Amino acid sequence: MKDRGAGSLRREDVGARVRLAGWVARRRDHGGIVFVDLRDHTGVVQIVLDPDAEGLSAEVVHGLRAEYCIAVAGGVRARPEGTENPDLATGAVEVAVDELEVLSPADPLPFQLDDRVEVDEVRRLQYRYLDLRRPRMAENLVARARAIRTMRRVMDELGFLEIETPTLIASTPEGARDFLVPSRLQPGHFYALPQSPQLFKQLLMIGGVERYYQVARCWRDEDLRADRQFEFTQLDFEGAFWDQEDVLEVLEELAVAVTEELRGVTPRRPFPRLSFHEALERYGTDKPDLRFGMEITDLSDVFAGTGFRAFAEVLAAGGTVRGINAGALGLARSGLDGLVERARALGAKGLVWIVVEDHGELRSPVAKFLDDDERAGLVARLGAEPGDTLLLMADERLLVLEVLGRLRLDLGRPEGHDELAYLFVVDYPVFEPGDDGQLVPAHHPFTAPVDVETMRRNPAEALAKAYDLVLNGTELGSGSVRIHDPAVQAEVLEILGFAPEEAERRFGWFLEALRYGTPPHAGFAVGIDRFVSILRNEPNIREIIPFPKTQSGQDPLTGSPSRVSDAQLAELGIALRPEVLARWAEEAEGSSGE
RNA sequence: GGGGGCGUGGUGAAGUCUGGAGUUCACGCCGGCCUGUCAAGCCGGAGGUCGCGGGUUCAAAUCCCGUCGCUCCCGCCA
Repeated sequence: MKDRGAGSLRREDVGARVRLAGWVARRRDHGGIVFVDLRDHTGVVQIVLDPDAEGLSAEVVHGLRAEYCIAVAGGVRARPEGTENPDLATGAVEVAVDELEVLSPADPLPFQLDDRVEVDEVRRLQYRYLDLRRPRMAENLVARARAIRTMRRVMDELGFLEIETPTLIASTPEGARDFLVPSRLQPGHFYALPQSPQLFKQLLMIGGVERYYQVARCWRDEDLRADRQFEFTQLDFEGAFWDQEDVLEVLEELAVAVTEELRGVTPRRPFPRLSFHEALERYGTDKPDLRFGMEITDLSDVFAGTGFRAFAEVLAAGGTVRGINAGALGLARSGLDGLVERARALGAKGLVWIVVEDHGELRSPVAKFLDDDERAGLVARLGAEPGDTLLLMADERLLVLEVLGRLRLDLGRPEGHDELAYLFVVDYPVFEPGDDGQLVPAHHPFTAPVDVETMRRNPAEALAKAYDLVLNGTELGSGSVRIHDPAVQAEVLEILGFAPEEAERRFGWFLEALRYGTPPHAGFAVGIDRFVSILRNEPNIREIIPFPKTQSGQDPLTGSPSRVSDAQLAELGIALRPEVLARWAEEAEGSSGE
């Protein structure tokens, strides 16, 4: 039906006879002559239709409409002098059509297929198959495929074996909420969709694979965000006889290769590294955006003897005073007070703003409480220049860091992702503070601690052999060195709070597997959707996923999730709970009433 | 579960704060004219339950209450 791609035609093709097929991207009907931009997956070329020409029907030619699917044949010719289009790769030529067949007409479209206007996303998802014809989505699909192809090439060159692991697995209560799949053959029993192939890739290490990778679909039934979908894709890999450095080495190679492929630039190696502790101290987060400074500065000593009661009380109680120099914000009073509101919404009791005036005076609601040493100290420590806005907060250390870290992002984060700042965050703690102040595990229970004894005796200080890859303030993925010693694994499970019987019941099979000569191993998983979305400068991962869900977890195109028949439920041994049926009845009532 | 933003012909926006006739702009659609355009041009036309429900008012796109949908964020995501 076609022998060339529309976007492939060049000056060298002049004189050739070609058969093309694609879609009517645009038509310019002059009455006596009709130009059509014919689009296929290779690009666009202008075709010229003369309604009076032999072999063409004037009715058909004038009847062409946007997105008609057509096939044409004709001669490639150079465009007349002065009518070349330098904005088009094929702009030097055009195709003089002498055969035209409408393969499939198109109704008027629900929205226009160019990137000029931002169409409502529900509409786009409802007609995703049309949305995919738009340049933005078409290019994103290509970019995603190229990224994955590049990853496969790198992994293959490094000697990794691509292996698939099951997607119907046993549910485990830790971590994210599982998606459950009812079993028909074992009524009342359920599979879970994997949140990651974690235990299976460790079993592959025990199985002697040594180097495994997989482009793995993962599922997590948690609330959706710009960078989170129910199902997402990871480049998952694991290596035997490995430690952390081997993993980071592979990650750098992968990240550089994919960046070169999609961006045409080569990131500098080695990637910078920050310990978890340092990242938190300087940026208030474990995934700092290093494209800008605005670091958090400790000012506790500056205010050690302060007469400003709000600060003095916090310091006396063992808290801290820290600040950021947000630079020349130029905010009016209402904007500055808005920052205080924002800080309160993030959990702060208060926030102090200070604007440095032209001659160095400090304008602030609390200026009158600060003595000369304190003024000079904070100006010097924050490197404040006239025009700068300084934001200070006093409270318990972690809260101060988190709130200032959020404000730092609000005020300093660049809009797009033109610049790329890769970062490894290493030396994660084993535990993190939970809701009620007690320690909860920060990682899955197969993560190797740096030292089991410290983990037992001083859990708050214990470090794990865990690490993250961060790009522009987004966590691209995380990994760890795994426990390969069954005795250590049993001990870690115990310290993490699993009673021996429970550990045996849940992980006994895995503990046994570790006993048959398990190589030391380590691995990682890269979130492909997030990675590509950043490289493509997209604001969310839905732009990288051909058929994503809305934030409420629905697909406006196919209508999923949907109800199923009683027969289907019966076969699975499932009955819906009364409150669900009551709710349905209520909805039916509401929709049928006038 | 909570907080913010958005919802106006097919599409995108303005109008909403400060109530006064469905008003405006661009694109698209339909018809006509037009042989060198490329976001073709010119002329004409059609197209609306201002998300939905209730309230206030002489009068509601506009104010109030509720609700639905989308989105961003918090919680959640070991």
